Amino acid sequence: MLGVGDVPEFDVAEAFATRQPLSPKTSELSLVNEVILQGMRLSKSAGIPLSEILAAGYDLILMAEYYKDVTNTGWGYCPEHSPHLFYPYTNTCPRCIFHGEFHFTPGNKPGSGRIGERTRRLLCVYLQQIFLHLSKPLDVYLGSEPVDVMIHDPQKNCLLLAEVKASPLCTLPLATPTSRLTGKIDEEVMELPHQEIPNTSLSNENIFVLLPRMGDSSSWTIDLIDLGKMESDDSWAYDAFDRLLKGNVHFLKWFVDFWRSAFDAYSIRDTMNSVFWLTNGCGQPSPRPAHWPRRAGSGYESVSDGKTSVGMDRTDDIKKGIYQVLKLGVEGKLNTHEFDVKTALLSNVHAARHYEEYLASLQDIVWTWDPSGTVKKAGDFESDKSIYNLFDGILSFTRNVTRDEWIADNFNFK
DNA sequence: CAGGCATCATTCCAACTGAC
DNA sequence: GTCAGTTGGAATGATGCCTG
Repeated sequence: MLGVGDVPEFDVAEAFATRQPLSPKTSELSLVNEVILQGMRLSKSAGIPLSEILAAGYDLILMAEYYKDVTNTGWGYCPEHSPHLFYPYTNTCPRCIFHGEFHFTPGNKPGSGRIGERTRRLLCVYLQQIFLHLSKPLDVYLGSEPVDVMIHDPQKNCLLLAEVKASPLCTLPLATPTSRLTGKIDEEVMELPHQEIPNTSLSNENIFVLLPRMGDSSSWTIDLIDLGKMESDDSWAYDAFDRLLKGNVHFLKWFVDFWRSAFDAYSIRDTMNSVFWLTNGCGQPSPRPAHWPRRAGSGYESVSDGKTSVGMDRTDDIKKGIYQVLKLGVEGKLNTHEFDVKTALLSNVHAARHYEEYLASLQDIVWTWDPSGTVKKAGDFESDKSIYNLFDGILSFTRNVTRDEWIADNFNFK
């Protein structure tokens, strides 16, 4: 007999048996735990919701991860007052946008094949430590297709199958001071304009992270915060942020303040807020300056492509995610007796731009299985027929939608 | 009518899988 | 073990719709 239970592709018990441990590194755990501990303190002292601090903290951890890939190339020379080399993650000089100028400088995102695996694993490492700090008895594991992540409650034997769509809001640029550069233009000695230049002082000079801070006159000022020297060990930035958090009691508050403003700007596309141009998915520069380069094909370069969106906010990803959750539910819930199976979309931040249009109308969908193909109303089933949630949760730090008590209990980061 | 956006199509990269 | 084929994620490219 053919039924959903016979589908050979996906078996929850087998998926759980072949789960992958997170294997976090010492330097990752050290930074993650410092972020969580200080975040919990900051939430109490400053009255900021812990969930928002955790969302910002995720970006900080991803910054340390992305900084593993820093090399001598990819730096942009900025000649303004005190000349610096900047290492940006959106395609514009990260200092000049604060006086309204766009200078095209290619960003340094990780390669396309690397982003997903790194954001997924680090979200899991982070969540695992958060559960420990909040005394939730949950174990987080990596899965393989079709399940991204499994979260197991050994006491209640619940198993959450999650489709993960995670990506950072913003990766702050790095900076090093440099001497003023000159060159000959039309046989005349001139100061050089913005351009890409190899950074030859990486091994012997300190590296700084560019952190915008809101001043008293509600305008941004730029802090260049010392991260020390870049070590050959690729965990150098994890260690540097760990030291920074422990040595500067203000840093986390400064970073969270910046992040919340950037997230607001991202959500409503506030192009007037300068930090908008540091966020992923900020799109075309506006107004576009005369010197802004064209793309190879047609149109112009963007500061950050609109499709490089934040968290689960890319429309294609939302649609893919909905399919995966439906598949996990149908193939995972119907004939699994070993676990109480739950399904969820999981991200660092909710779909700030697209939630209402793409997810709001689906969040309360329930379904069941009708192989007869004739059922018209609930009463056509036997009275104890099980009904399942499409989403037991749509989960993130910035907004949670839950239809399940176990999920609501465990994913409450308020 | 141009610009911004969502969608559809293609390309690239890296990881995985199965045959040998 | 290696190697070819497959797969998934993300970037990039093209197109068409809507709006100011």
